[in-house]
Amino acid sequence: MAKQIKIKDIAAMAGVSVGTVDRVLHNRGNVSERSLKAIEQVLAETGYKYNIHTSAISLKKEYNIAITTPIAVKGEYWGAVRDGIMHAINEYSDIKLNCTFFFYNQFDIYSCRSSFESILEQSPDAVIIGPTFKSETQRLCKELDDKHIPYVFVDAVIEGTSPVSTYSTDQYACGQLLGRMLDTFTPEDSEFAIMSSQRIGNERSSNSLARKKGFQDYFRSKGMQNRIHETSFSVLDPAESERKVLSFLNENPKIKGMAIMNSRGYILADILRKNGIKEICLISFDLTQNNIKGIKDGTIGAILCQRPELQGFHALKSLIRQLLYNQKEETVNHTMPIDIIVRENLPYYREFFEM
Amino acid sequence: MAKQIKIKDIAAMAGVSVGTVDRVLHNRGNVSERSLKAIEQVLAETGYKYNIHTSAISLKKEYNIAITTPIAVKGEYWGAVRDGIMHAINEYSDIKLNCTFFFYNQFDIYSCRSSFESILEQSPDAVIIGPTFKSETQRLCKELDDKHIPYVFVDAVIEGTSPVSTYSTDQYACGQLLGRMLDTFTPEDSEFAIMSSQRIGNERSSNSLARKKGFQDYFRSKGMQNRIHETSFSVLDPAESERKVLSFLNENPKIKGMAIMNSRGYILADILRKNGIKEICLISFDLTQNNIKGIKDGTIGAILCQRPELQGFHALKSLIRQLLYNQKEETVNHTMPIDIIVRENLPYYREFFEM
DNA sequence: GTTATATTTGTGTACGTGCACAAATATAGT
DNA sequence: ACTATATTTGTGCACGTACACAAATATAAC
Repeated sequence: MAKQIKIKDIAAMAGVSVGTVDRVLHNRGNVSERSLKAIEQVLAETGYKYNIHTSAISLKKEYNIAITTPIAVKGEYWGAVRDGIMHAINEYSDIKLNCTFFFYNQFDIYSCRSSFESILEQSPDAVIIGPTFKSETQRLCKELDDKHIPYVFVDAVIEGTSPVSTYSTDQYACGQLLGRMLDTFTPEDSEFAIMSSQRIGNERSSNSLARKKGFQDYFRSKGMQNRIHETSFSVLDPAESERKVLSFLNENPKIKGMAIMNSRGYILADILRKNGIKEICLISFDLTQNNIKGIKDGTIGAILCQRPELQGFHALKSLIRQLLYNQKEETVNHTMPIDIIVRENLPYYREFFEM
Repeated sequence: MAKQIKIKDIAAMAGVSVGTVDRVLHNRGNVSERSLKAIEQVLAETGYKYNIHTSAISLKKEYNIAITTPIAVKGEYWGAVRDGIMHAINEYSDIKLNCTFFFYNQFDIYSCRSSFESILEQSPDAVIIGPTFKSETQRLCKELDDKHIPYVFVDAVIEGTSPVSTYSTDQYACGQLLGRMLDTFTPEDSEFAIMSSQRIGNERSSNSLARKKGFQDYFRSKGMQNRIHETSFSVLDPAESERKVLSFLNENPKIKGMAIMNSRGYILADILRKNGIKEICLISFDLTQNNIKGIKDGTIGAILCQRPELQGFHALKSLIRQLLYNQKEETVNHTMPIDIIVRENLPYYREFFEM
């Protein structure tokens, strides 16, 4: 409740006019060395803070923001990220934001390339990236760096880039947590399965790999690495998958815990449900519509979530701060909480974020 | 990005001046029946939304807000609630808020009475209540209702009151979740203990009671109610408590799960640690400094949390909406998520709210 | 119908910042 | 020293809302 310092005050203290202070605050240039120094000094001393409210209403500029993520489907992971972004757009409805979504197929590198090309073509003021393909993303970021276009990451961080900030989860910790949970949820001497879902080709996301490593390391640290089995199933051929999974479980009857490193747990849940298998504890990722169903009827024991809405929300908020106020928050990695969701606390995990 | 409708537009459409529209929006009275109807009609049709930014800067009025909760200690539950409130105060630093905290001792009804009296005396514009004593709180609310002073609840809801909104957790669900967790975390045929912490007198918070009921119902629904034991220990006399707990465990050697319905789990954790008891899974509430220690060294198996910061944050935000924009959001009960925190996901549960 | 009073309505200024444009000053070229 | 040009600085209006105050209209009393 201390009295806020205004631009007018800064100007008076530095012995210049408000216009000059404004130029400094917005890096608009055309300021003499002497004025610059004086103003910066005063700014540092007083710890001036923008009045978001007034700057928002006075703002004439329209910002073009490009958002590129895997295709956002309602009720799925990237859909939730988009919801968070939309929520932020709504909250900042006074700022003229021109947001364009460039969705790509995360299993098709060409679609990713074409999205990225379109982005560079339109030359936006800032970009939100939900990355999948590493070198493609690095290439995009390099171009953005050259053009001095700021960008933020959601969901994952790509090395060798310089984003304004990133919003992601510690996937290795997710894997460890997953291991710990399966371990405690199952009887002693149980064995465990890592289920890999496959599509065409055998692309693996780096998120899945990090999770898997954490999972394996958990059991390794307990000297239980020999209790882990691994198999794969096809996302696109349910019948074939069912046969494969059942015969796998037949061959390994001691398996009581089942882990999958992505959000496809519901496919396994369908198989378990259909065949009345109840003694296996299945844990999946992401609070998607399909997985919620599994949680409700008990075919999925638990879900690990990483607050996709919050990620999207903060990503846009961070960009706005960057664009409007030049707040260079030296590339912080914001690591989101990992929520554990089971049947009993499911109803309360609605998009309760907004903070 | 649709063009926002302004007060000026409303005025033109209703055939009146902006001043009259302003009077309607702020319930300032002195408006003729005819104008009122016309304006309300237009408002309903257009779905006018305040521009928070501009209304904040133009606002001259200073709002006095009273906040009364049990004593807020840094690192404990009510400390976190206060942190959330402070966070909201900070976010709305442009609005002239005069917040006064009236802390009371939650184990002393007289201190509560005196706090409430002070509040009524200062006659604030709005109140945030973290309730403990039911009839005291009801009495306060009755007076506030008479004076048309809006109030919100955090942490718990008191029946027979009419708050603007409430931010709390479903304690019964917490208890059920606790039961489910202890059940799955322990070997078959385990028995369970409900540990009640006692102070002077035997006051029990309604939160604890609801949790306990949920806990018992979980086991009842599984036909396992006979596996629950119950005992109590003193918060104020650690040595005596230690003796009591140890002898209790001796008498009931099959106990492998231990539940406490409040945040005092760390006291039990100390006993377990000191005596090298490792086969018992202890679950407590609230992410307090003391409990965090137990989680880290494994003496506490898990903690259930109810986002106290978020509760405080939203409580104040809700009041601001009420005061500034008269948004009567018909007494919604906002039920917070119940977070499950174990060692692996602990590091990421920092006050990550801000949304 | 006239005056006094109460009620309703409209107008104008302030809030703090963004930005366009005009004014002032510095620099370079002759 | 005098233009011409480039650089730097200051001024003023706009943004949409809150609110004080003046103006207009309605109501009451005689």
